[in-house]
Amino acid sequence: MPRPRTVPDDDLYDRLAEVFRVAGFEGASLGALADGAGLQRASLYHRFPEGKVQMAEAVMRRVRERFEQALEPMTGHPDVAAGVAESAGRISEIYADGTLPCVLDTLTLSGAPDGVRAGAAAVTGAWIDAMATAARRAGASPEQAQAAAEEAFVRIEGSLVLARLRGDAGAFRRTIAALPQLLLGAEQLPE
Amino acid sequence: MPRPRTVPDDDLYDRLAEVFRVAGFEGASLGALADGAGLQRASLYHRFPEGKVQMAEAVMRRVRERFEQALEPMTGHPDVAAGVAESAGRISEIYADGTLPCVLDTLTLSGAPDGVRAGAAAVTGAWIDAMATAARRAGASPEQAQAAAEEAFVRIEGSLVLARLRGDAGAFRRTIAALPQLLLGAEQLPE
DNA sequence: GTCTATACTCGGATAGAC
DNA sequence: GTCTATCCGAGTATAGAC
Repeated sequence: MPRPRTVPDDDLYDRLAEVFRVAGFEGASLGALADGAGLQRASLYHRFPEGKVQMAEAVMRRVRERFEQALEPMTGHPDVAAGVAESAGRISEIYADGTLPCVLDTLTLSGAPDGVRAGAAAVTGAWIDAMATAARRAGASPEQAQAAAEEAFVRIEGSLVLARLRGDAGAFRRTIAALPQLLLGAEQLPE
Repeated sequence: MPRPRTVPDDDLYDRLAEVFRVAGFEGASLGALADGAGLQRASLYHRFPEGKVQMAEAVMRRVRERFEQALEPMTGHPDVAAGVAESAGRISEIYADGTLPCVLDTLTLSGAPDGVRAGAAAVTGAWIDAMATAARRAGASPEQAQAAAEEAFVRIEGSLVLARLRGDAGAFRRTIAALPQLLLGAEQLPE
């Protein structure tokens, strides 16, 4: 029977994600990752024998999991509007109300291993698909729903960049607040 | 009389920007910067005695200059619509039609010196101001113009992230194509 | 499973020849 | 102004004790 880990896997992945998301792959040093995890560097290598690449891949899998949890109400809640509102709130939490950069953006810059890039692309696809599903449930055509979902993704990512550049998360908060209107009013958009 | 430089300053800054924008500040190694510039590392230190920080600051000043040139038609062209269309094309060129990340995004991650962050904030402000000016010239109220300009910025930055994640610049191209409608039709948007 | 100690590589920066 | 050669610290990774 294995000895209990002092830091559970999911917590560890979340802590590492905090470092990767603000620093990118190459910018995240082992020292910074160890500090963030609350472990020594050598202890990280025990958990991730393949080193930083494996850490980033684990982080990306955990990110996908967190998004799946955040997006579940959007596709599963019986009341679509309530589900979208609930998911919008959970997405806002992931980004600490707009004060943290998106790991999909920052962890895919130069130096990122292919596996991490592929993982980020998969999260992006799953996220957009979930938003498109919500738009469809609200009555949009497949094309309208896909367009609205992509626009929502674009606005969230863009407003996070603006928030960081300005040191003011207002743009992000407005985007989150507008999410229900954007997805649920999709059938009113021109194709 | 100083000996002519083999690489003119502006060209050098542009080449360094190519490296910084895909790698971020910490991710851009001196070796990569030297390769991109076509110089040895020591030669870079002759141009930039204060090292990488000074390089990034020079790059940011050059970026501002390039945006000012790109945005000039938007504020200065007698025909606003023609000016916005021309500027949209020049912006698209800066991003190589959506295939290159935004240096404002990537060069402001963790590790970026304060001077670089301030420079990026200044470029952001100037860019949004120019777009707001165009919207005002087309008849929008100050509030409508500001909102439309911020939305345009958000969509450009967000679509660049999506383009990179997908390996498909379609979203960016659509955003650029929609820029005139977004800015010139601003008076039709709700506040 | 985590730690201290250590080997080794790479990145940032400088000296001095041409 | 650019180059080769070099120093030094930081970063990645491993060995082995507890």
